[in-house]
Amino acid sequence: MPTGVAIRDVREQLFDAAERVLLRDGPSALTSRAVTAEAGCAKGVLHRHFADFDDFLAEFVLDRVDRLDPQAAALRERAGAGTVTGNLADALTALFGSVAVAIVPLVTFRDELRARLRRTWPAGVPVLTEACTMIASYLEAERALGRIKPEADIDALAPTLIGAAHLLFADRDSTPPQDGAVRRTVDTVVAGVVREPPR
Amino acid sequence: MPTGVAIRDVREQLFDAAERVLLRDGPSALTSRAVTAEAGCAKGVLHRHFADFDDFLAEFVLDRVDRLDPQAAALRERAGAGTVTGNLADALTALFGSVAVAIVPLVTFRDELRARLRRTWPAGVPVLTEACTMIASYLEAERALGRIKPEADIDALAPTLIGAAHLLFADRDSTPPQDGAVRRTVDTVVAGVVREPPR
DNA sequence: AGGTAGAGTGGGCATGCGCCCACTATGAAT
DNA sequence: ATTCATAGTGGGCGCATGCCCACTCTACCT
Repeated sequence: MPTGVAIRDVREQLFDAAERVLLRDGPSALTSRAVTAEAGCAKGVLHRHFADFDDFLAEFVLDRVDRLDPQAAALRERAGAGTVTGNLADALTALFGSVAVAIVPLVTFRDELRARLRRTWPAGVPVLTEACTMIASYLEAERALGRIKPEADIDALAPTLIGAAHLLFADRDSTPPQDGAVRRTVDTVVAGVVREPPR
Repeated sequence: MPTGVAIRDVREQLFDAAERVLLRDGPSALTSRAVTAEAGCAKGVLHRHFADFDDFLAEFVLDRVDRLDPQAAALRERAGAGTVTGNLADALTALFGSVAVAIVPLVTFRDELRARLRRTWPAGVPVLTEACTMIASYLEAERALGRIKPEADIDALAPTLIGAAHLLFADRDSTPPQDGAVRRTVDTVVAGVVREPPR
């Protein structure tokens, strides 16, 4: 019998496999069979560790969202260190390759998954804006430093950025890839909230 | 035999049924069976008028996008009439209940549909930003009137708004509904590009 | 050494999907 | 009145998915 720790390892491996499938093949390819095949195990494993597939997805989303907190803390620290406002756009741009962005269309489509996530977040809003907490936290720190207009609605700005990121993600297989699109989108929104325009 | 016009009527009825299903039950419920059931006809009808279901969806999207053009023209006309800038946010807010917004997650998930739409729009970008043309057209008119900062990146702003709208649409079944969220989102972005803040 | 509990395996089921196709109904042409 | 092209019908197929479950394997305990 493997150690009790191994159980958590299996879950982590399944989460990692799900992330690979999601980023490589898109949200429509994220099936239970695809995940177990990617993890290199039998399909029954998933059902042993999770009540059902939507339960697995819900925990997968929660796990990934938890990982965002340290990133948000790091961003807050950078802001506290007195980084210039120009880096606001840099930091936000870096987030757009995040799994949190790829999760959005997944939650959009799977009604049962969305319903279960709502039990965790009854408010409803963060269910589809997993990265909002991180971004909002960072923006608050920036505003505390006086770099962002006091009247800027951060709670509205964060989902705006995530939504835009989702749209760009959905168009990921376009030819040619939209290299500067992410940067331009961020710059456009950021330019509206910074106190002194970077240019 | 019905007249030749009736054929177009059937297509329109199927499109309308698809729109109802999409807005009522969400993108995951938009199946060929659901569409024909909503239209009150047999499932085989769809296959007679369209090569396959993805072909139907592609034409459905194109049909809905075509309908956006008159709306864009109306917006342009309003801008030409010298409507004040404050109405920019009003006009954009009104768009967020549009079918174009509901189409976004549909195209995100259905890979084959996205591939076929790309044949129509090889540039790739407008495939997932059906309402972008309308919004961008309107924004251009506003800029021509000097109401928008000359340096504002309209091509980046339009998808930002659509993406945010999509996010809010995906959270449509949240309790309680986010009444002011759309308005706040629009205001936040608009505040960044208008020359004189409305307040 | 034998027994046992728990992790892992994979065949197979029900379900829902898009699609095919034999069939019927309808209305125009002769 | 008969013929016939065409729209419409719906049973059923193949396929993929999530899930169930009998089975095997392996590590630990007595």
